[in-house]
Amino acid sequence: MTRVNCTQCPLRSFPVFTPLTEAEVAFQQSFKAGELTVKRGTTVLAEGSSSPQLYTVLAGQGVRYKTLENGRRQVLNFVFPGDFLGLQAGLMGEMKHSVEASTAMVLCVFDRAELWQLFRAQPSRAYDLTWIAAAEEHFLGETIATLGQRDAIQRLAWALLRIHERLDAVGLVQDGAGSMPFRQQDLADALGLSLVHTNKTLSRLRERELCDWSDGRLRIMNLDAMARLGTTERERPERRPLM
Amino acid sequence: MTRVNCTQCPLRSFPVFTPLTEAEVAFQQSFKAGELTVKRGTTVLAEGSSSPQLYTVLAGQGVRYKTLENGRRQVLNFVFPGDFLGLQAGLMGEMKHSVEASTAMVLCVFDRAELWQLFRAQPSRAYDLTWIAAAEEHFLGETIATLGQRDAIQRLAWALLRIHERLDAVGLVQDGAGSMPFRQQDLADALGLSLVHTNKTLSRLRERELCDWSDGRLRIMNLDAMARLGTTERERPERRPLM
DNA sequence: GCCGCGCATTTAACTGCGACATAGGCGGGA
DNA sequence: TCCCGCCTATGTCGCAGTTAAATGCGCGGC
Repeated sequence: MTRVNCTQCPLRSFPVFTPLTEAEVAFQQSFKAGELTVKRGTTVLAEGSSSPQLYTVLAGQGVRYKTLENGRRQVLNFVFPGDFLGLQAGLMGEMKHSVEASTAMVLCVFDRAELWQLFRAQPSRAYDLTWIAAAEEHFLGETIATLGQRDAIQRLAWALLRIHERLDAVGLVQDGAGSMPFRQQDLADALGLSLVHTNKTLSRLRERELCDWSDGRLRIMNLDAMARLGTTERERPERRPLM
Repeated sequence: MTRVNCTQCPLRSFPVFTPLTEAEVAFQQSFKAGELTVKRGTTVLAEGSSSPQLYTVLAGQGVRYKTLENGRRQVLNFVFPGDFLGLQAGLMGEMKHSVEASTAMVLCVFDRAELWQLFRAQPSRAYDLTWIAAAEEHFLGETIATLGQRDAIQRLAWALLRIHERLDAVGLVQDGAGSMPFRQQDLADALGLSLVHTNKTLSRLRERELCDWSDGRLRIMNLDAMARLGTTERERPERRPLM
């Protein structure tokens, strides 16, 4: 299983981070952190809990989701190696969502108290964390735009592109294809579509030879056409600056 | 016009903040910040810009939105006094969305450099900012769940409840009603509905005597029934903690 | 080897919501 | 004052997407 290096814990797995000084490296090495392996299907973090632990994902994939009062499930995000989990429980009192492992996952676990200690020792880490939050917020904004304004085929193209991108980023793509960790139901719940319609739309994408994952490996066959379908941003947004 | 006190700038208008020490108060007073009033319809922050300024909303309301490649608009959030704008341009390189004033707005403007200076002087403010980001993320998650899993009448109930709540929080509600700053088009763009269908659904809410804003003042007439329609959270989320 | 379960697939009937059309109200500008 | 543009209101129709139900298929356990 491809995995992120654990010496990068707890925050070194993000590309934005500034290089560590010698003193910081020393601190890093004194940092108490354990490793945890969970099976597919395990609920890593439960909605409503106030778990005192934070996790960095070292390997495997999962989904972050909410369960609604009507029993329906909304997948908020897909979780990949390098992602950071559990912060909300410390800041907001309790978790507002759950995280479930879609494949076996390896997690780096550490105590929340350790994080505040890290911030005191390395104030620049607070900046990094803020960046992570901003990036997450940006992604959630894209999701909202996709759910609100786009039809089924565009939503799927967008989701598959993003998943492929992230698989590629952790080296899980070979010969243009990577093992697809999510079920059609996960995609349906993420995109606000029914399972049936998700399936039909995937078939359409396959017919049009845009992408394929019928063999369990996700492959983007026509990147341009997919990107045309799955892009949320305008190339040149209208600009009316503050006078 | 009801407004938040400007001495609370830039970050004092959030309830989570820890009390200020004497040194912090001194710093606060030396903080350079100007005040800006804009007319309804002004674009305060434009998508794609990298404005060096940050804003705290002192009075008025607005919408935060993205414009998509197909020309459609997705409202991400409604902006109220106390909200904080423009951080993304510093962290992500450029703004990923625009903010437009729905009513006249009063803003407290300061330079981004000042914010980093504030963080150095008062490290605990970094925690506050992280909390703000987490709260924002929580709200965006609720929005995603609403767009993905709920029908038109539930979406409208949810949005109206939230708007009423926030109007109330800044003292703009009297006798159970507050002036509604947004147009039906704004709600439609926020909820992923067409203008026409939004209008019809509002009529249904009015017929059922749940709420009303036909006279320009938003009033929730049957709070219980509205809350039943507009709640995204389960009372008791399923818990399967990590073994 | 058979059974059971999770997941993918497909067909058929029904419906919520969008597109289009039309009309009325209200306010601001010349 | 009259006009014109922006916003709200309501009806009809078609389609994208939902719900329901049944089949197939690979895989692990006994």
